[in-house]
Amino acid sequence: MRFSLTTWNINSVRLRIDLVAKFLKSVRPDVLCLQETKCIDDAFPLKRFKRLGYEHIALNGQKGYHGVAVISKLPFDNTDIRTFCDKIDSRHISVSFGEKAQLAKPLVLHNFYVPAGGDIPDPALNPKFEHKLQFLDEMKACEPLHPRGDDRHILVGDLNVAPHENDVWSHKQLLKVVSHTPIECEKLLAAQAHGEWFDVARMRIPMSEKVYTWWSYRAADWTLADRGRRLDHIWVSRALKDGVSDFRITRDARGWERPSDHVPVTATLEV
DNA sequence: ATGGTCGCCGAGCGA
Repeated sequence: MRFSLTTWNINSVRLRIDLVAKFLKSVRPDVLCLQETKCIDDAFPLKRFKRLGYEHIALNGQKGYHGVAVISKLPFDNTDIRTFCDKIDSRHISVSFGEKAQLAKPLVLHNFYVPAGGDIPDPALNPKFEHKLQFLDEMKACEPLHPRGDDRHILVGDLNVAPHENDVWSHKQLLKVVSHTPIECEKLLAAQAHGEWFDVARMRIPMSEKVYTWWSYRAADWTLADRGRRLDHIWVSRALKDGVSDFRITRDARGWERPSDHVPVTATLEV
């Protein structure tokens, strides 16, 4: 079965529900994973998604901050929520598709919102950066995030790290900027390698090519300097990697009215 | 140029 999914840090799902609807009407992924929904579950715009044909929704929201959601045309068999760093932050939700979605073999999907980490790239001075590093270590150690054998697992989200040189507009100028410091890049890549995950973007786009999914709000004209970073990721397990048929970044979405600072990232694969 | 802009809510924090 051909399966498509999108990850998008929406930076308030209620404020940008019309943009989400516009995206879903045009791209129609089977599953949409959102981060930074910024609302409690009771305030989530369920009906709008259901009208758009996305009837299966798994939520892990909290008031004002963070929040992740999986919005799907296909029914789930199970959903799960994990916590990290002994905090109750809503930064993870996973769903599994199986019999209800008429899949012969299960498909597990993890949706993450990794802590941004504040401004100062020193864990001794900045507790938010310390939290980010610990979160990445816990992701690496987390047993359910280690697909084995022919497990069909996908991990997506705003991982808040641009791990490779061409995942940022200037490797040199961002070496001391949180999101591209060596320590967090190493930790993210260690989690990726330890789980035997494959980075779909870099399977499809050469390492020599610049790739971004986020542009700061603080630039006068985001297109002019094009100072982006690749913070949003789609990883797949070994069993899925050869079935990937498409990968796209909806860069245009950064120029929509009242946009998120992140754009949708979509992969299509055989499952 | 060491700022700048967002969204949460209703001041200041987090990104």
